[in-house]
Amino acid sequence: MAAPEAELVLKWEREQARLRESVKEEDTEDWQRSPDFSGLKRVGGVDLSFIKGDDINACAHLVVLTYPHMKVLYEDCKMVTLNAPYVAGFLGFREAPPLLQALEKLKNVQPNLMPQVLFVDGNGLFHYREFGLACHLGVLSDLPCVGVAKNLLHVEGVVRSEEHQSQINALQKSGDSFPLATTSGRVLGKALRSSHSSIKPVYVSVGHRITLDTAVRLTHTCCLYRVPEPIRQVTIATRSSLYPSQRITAVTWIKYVSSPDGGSAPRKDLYSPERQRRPGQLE
DNA sequence: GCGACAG
DNA sequence: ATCTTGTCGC
Repeated sequence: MAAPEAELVLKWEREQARLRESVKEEDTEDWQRSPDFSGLKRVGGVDLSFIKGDDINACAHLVVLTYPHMKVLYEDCKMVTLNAPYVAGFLGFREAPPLLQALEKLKNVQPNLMPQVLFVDGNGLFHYREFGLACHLGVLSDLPCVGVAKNLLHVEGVVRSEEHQSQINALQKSGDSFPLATTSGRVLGKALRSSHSSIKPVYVSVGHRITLDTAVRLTHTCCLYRVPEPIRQVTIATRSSLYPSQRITAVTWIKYVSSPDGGSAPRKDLYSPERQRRPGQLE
């Protein structure tokens, strides 16, 4: 891909600054104030995936899972053609349009399944101009959104330094986190150790209509593994659509980890009885 | 100045 | 973002 044109980047920056004013960094929903998120029934995840060698055509996926049991309620997939290139810091202009279309379709065909919060593969306020993809989707859909990035974006003052690595090493158990603060001291996100089995954190930030602490707490309760289930499930779904050969593996994983909402008991080897845990949570 | 830089 | 095979450990 050719270098992004300066003119386009300037236009995008102005648009981000304009939309940034609409981001709500507060808990606007009753369930967000509840200690166990009672009232929260549906969580969503969105993602795009690509075929190797083709960065124009993508598969856009939306899934809706039950909370807290993380059972897939709805799954939608559509092949789309993207108009914008990938430029770090401007993911929203590339990925938001088809994902918003998927939400719009859901509103038309199954409005009762609309998720109460959306997990987004990428950052929210933890972003160069405090307007990552999760904010972009949040503002344009007006849905509560949480950004979860698997890799660290190098925002001002936050880099993969030895200091950062030592903070990661200090995350002892699942649920531990540390703030991601800019040079000016503003906390834009948190690094969260989301599972006992992985030392590598995920980077959680506010997308829209949620506080950072609520976002981190919610993310943790959605994690059976490192990546929160809504994002993990949507990633499995998108990749299965593009690479059917991987479907067998994916289905096996789903069968293995999901706990039936009202049905039979969860697998014993995944849920050791002696320890108290949140529903659907491995550790 | 150059490189780094979510997906 | 994207592919792949095996391998180690609980």
